[in-house]
Amino acid sequence: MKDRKQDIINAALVVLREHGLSGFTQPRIAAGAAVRQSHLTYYFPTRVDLLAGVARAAIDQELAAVDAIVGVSSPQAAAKVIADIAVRHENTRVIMALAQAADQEPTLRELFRELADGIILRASKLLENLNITPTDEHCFLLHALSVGLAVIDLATARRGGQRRAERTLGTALTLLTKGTEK
Amino acid sequence: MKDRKQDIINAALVVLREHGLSGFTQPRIAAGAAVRQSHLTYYFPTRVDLLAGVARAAIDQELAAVDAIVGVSSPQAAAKVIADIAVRHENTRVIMALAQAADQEPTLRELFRELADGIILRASKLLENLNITPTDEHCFLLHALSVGLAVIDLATARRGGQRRAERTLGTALTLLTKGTEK
DNA sequence: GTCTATAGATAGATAGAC
DNA sequence: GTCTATCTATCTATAGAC
Repeated sequence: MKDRKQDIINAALVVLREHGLSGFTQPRIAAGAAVRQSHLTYYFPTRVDLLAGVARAAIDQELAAVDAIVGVSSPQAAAKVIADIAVRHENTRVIMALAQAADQEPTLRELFRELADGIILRASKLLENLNITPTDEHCFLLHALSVGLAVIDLATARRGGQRRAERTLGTALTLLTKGTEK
Repeated sequence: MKDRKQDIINAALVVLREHGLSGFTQPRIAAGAAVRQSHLTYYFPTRVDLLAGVARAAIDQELAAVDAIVGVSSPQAAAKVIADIAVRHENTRVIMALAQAADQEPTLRELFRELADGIILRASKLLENLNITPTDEHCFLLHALSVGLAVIDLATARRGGQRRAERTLGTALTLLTKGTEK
């Protein structure tokens, strides 16, 4: 017994990972889920419904990926783990797709906020592990920096992007450490 | 005497600012430029050609906006100027559109790199003005942080975004200052 | 050289068959 | 309740008129 709805969502997630929001079309998703396009509209009456369903799944998946930072206790290790996530272009495409969707559809904005809050929470835990005072600014800084690194790496696709991101994150975490101890 | 080509590029820029890459369609652009859709294909045979033309103009425009940081000499003032740019959603949509286009069309990647390099150059000048050693990491950090702040603000659309971005940038610039003087 | 009518492809949504 | 044939809208590209 198959769960069609889940099949569709999984296929839609793959599409977001590979093609971003502009490639998020019913025909492509239907092909991936091995159902007919018109079949999608039974489970998800409109495109936005489908987008909301897949956003829910994408957020859970992204937060699970970010959970890799739990238990990290040195700035160097943290920089490496975050950089690894940031240069994974499939992740970045999903994030950008969610951001655009939130921008276009006010309905979906709450979902993106949930993602952002989840990341801030995890950033807070990480900073605690590193003995850095996890103020709002520090957490937000780390989040924004990671997002920016991911977007720039996706677009420039330069060699050594992973190392560059890692070094930049290392610099930031070192500065945060120094700034805290005084 | 009108310069049709320029009219079209201007209209296309407006579309990118308001709708992003997914809204970048020939009919919409043609309407904005007050010409027929099929007319566009005379000046720009394919969609990618048009995208390349408008990317060129968008980059010049974005770099001109970033030039607002020239002459700024205090961290607080710099934080404010950068935050002002970051929360201007029209700018962010253009940046994201260029990033996506670069991701999808290898042809356009070089254009995005040019934008990134231009921003890094300006970041370097800013840091010099602030008496912060403008290392590669510092410049890249500032760039990535700004991009991340912009994307997050676009997607969450939370109140007080401007102040939050400003505070975060202020924190970062303060840390950079402290980290440099030792 | 400049512009347009029209074709060809692909998207999303509906009404209705099983 | 599950699935499909089909319709309408919209997008890009071409061939050809002026």
